[in-house]
Amino acid sequence: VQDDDLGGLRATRQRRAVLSVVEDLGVFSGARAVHEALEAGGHRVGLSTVYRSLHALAELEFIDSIRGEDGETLYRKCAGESHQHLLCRHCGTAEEFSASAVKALMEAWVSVGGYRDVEYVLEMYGTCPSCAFENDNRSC
Amino acid sequence: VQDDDLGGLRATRQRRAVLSVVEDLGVFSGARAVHEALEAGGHRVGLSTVYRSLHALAELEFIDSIRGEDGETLYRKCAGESHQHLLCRHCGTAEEFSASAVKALMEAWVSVGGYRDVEYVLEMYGTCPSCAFENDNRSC
DNA sequence: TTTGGTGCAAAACCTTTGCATTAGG
DNA sequence: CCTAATGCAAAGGTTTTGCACCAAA
Repeated sequence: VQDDDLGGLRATRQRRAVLSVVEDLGVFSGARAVHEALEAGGHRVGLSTVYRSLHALAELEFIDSIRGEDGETLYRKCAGESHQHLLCRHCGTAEEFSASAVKALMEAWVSVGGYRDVEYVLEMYGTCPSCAFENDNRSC
Repeated sequence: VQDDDLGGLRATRQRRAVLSVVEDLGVFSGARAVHEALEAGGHRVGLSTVYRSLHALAELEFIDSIRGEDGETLYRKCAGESHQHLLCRHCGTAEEFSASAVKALMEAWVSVGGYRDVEYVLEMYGTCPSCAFENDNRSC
């Protein structure tokens, strides 16, 4: 991707590298993982800059962020408006899916309760088929 | 509440105080907030004990835990099996609701994708009616 | 040139852990 | 008694921040 418009942010070498790496990684990744991937790719970017870039990019919705179970913030390039993911506990694969039913349900409930400005996050954790297969054949 | 059966855990003074405070607080609260509430109530409990108690109580599902947006782990006494909350951004009020539709949707999607052992968390953030009213009448 | 961005190291934060002491059952 | 539980302090990990320097526009 060669999207140079970062919505007001300066298109620095570091920021472009961070965005590129997040896009390439595909799976939800923490700042540390992104930093290591950058070094592995030959890019030299400070860890603080990685944090700042990820934060800024998420703020502008160039990437999507969720909280991992251990409290780490994870980022991923994400097409979507709403946040609905099915994540594999083992390999980190994240599949997106559309769940208009959830949206409808939410809106219905919200209107009954009188809530406003509602956003929602639906996260589902499971074991994907390939990981399930591996776990059946191995001890761990 | 005077539920002394902590499912295998010793009913220590500290643990009972932690559980009691979490029940009294009502809203999702972090370990630090619980600790402060304990001190305010005259109970002397170490911060580590608060963390350990909350963790243990959540493990045994005496209380429910979620991750706050800032990474803090929040706890609350919770009736429910599944994790579906509508939280007010302003006052922290959390309403529970049943969403069998979400469950059905999840199970349907899971069976199609072949995922196993799926758990899910549906969190919705909004502004509750009373807070919305206050915000309409005040500047902040 | 101007101002936002960067890098480094230190600090802030929440949370966990080692270890001697205490107290529940 | 026996062992889990506690408290303290120190360490762990992630994220933020102060400040001098650098580079995009």
